[in-house]
Amino acid sequence: MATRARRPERRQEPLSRERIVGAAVELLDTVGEGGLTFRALAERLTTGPGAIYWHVTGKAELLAAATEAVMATTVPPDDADATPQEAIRALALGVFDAIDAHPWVGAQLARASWQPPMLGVFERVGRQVQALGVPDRSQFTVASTLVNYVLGVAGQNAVVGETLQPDTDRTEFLGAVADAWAGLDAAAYPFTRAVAAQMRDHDDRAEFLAGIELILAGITAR
Amino acid sequence: MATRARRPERRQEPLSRERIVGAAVELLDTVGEGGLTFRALAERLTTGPGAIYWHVTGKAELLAAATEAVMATTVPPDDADATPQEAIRALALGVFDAIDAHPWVGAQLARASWQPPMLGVFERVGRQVQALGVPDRSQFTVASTLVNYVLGVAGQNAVVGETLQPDTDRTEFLGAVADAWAGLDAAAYPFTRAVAAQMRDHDDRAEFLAGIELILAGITAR
DNA sequence: ACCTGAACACCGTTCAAGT
DNA sequence: ACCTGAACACCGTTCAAGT
Repeated sequence: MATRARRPERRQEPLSRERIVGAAVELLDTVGEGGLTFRALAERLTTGPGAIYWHVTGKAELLAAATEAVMATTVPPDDADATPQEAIRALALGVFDAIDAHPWVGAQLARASWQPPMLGVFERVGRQVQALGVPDRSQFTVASTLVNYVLGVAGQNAVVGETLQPDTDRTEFLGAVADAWAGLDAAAYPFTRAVAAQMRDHDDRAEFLAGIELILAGITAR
Repeated sequence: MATRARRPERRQEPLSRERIVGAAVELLDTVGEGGLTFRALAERLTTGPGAIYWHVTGKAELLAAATEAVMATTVPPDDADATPQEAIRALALGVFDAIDAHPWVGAQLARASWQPPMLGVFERVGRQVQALGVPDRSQFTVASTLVNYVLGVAGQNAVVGETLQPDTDRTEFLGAVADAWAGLDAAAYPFTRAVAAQMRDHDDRAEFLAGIELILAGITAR
């Protein structure tokens, strides 16, 4: 039919920054950071690599935009009724959930810690540190410690995410780590061997939160 | 003279893993992680890129070996007379000094945290955590928190080191960060603006240690 | 056993040329 | 204004060929 030929199920939405970033997130989630390529991305968008550069300055901006998109939908805003401790916990867990769902976000946050998403986290953590009554002179140190801890976990998550096949089971992976640790030389690694068992059934998220709790305890103890 | 021609000031020491790793460290220190290239390395060793592969399996192993070399000479062994707290401080500062002198080490430690150098740090931290009397169930969490904090700082140091021109002055850089922060939107970033001044004359190493101290306080407070 | 260096299969990015 | 895709200047890695 002629009508059909004239309107062929929307051949191609026009390229836009939004569509590019969305496709980048999908690519990053499915094939990892190593799989995000201008050629692969162009193919997915049925265009040439050069077209992408009209909307985005380069790979760095693309990764930054993809990270911002994920962070905006995953990290919750402040709850006015929360205590400072609760607010810090909620914020940290929000970041954790983002990097847990998208390991490549962890690497990017660590890489661009002075850019909007992570700078915003620093700002929000800092305000709660103020609310906690930490003296002015120590506020920077305390906020930095919390953020550095979060960034450390973020980086580790990214490593695991990149190492892991996208389809590998998490408990299977933890089991493999536990086995490797249990097989270490007893004389050189007594501690690591001893905690290997705990590695097997351990909850990343709870473990992460326990670290936040430990730092919060240090703040109160000051 | 004939004697001179026969012994031309040692034309070329034979290639060896040791020489390769040494040249890699030099290259990493002078031109950064982006400058470590098999071609550049081969040129420095006056050979072809293929020759390096006879002694080293690939770039990953090369970076690991370079990191191990630096860590071995910079991180001090345990002092039997030290208290657990002192031992943790000394160890953490040892890692800090390594990444401070060689920012690329920070990135590599974060990337290969389960390999010898960082696994050894985890083991040693863990033993001190045991000595501190932390109950079995919490030892893994506490050691992980300390190590994750160290890795977070390591990653940040690597970012700064990569961003910084090798000849830029550190105080100059800190001043630039402070200026940038002071120029942020007052409504959106009150905290960051407030601490910008502290950024200007701040001691990375002391700041890092203060974070360790904060976590140690949290352990004692438990 | 060890080294050489051309070649392969990729990258990110640019840019003349098109619409 | 926006898109195309060939081309450029790189990578890490391999491998036949040499010594």
